[in-house]
Amino acid sequence: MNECFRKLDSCATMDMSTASRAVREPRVVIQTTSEVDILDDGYRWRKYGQKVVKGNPNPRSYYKCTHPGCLVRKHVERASHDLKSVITTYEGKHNHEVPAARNSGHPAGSASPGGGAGSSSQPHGVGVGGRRPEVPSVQESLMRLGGGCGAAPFPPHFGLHLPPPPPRDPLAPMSNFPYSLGHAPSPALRGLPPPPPPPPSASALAVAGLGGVVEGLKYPMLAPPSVHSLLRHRQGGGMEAVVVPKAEVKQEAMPPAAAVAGAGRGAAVYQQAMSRVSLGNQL
DNA sequence: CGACTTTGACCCGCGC
DNA sequence: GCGCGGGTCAAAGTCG
Repeated sequence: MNECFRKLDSCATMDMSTASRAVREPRVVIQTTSEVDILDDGYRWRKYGQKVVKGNPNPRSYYKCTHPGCLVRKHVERASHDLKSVITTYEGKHNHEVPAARNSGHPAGSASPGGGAGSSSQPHGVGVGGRRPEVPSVQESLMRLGGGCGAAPFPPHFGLHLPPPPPRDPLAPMSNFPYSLGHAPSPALRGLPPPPPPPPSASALAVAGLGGVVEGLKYPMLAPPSVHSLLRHRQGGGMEAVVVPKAEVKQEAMPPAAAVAGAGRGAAVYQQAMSRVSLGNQL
């Protein structure tokens, strides 16, 4: 069932503008084709809610990173028109390393030698800690990313074959998230090593540049109907405005390239998106 | 025993 | 001002 766990697309988005509810962290929407809702992105998540949203008979699940101090959240829902499409929305950035494999079925670090923050060095990152044997291990996908998918367009810091990991800190891989763009980092981040200081006008640049970033990376924006709704309700929040221009929203055809050769899965996708956001931040 | 899922209720923001 | 919908919290239950 996991064999079809191929990434359809992923879009990095950031919502640093004062959206409706509150000033949220950057957002990353990732869509994957999978029979399981949960993407093993290497982190541990705890489900804190589930709700059926309008326009989609499939319930949306809400998860929080269980790491103390980490405020990252993610929403997982299936596309109403395609039960195999799983839309995962990440909010925020992990301020910690990928938790050590809880039941490590693999040598820690094998897949992410230090740089694999999101390289999921953990089998069941999705808060299913072993309760969900059917959950596909992203690690596998990573393996494929590094090996079988040599053409995978993932940045080096995906933990695949990281060249020389930046001499930062264990959080380096994730610190590329524009957390400190418009607002101060979450309290949880305060005790952490300061991430590379963004340019003075990073926030503005990030927003303006994201769209370009995405295009630059040749990653077609995801825009299936389900995502539309997802983005739609965030109008003004920045997501749609930034990532999926209304005019583009109708595009739902996923160019084969979007599948990234089955590369995309949890961590990989997540990291990819993150990296993209990061790039946007730097542009 | 600890960690996590499930479920219902409550709260908040937005649109009409 | 009211209603709708989305998001979050908290308590209870389950599983390893």
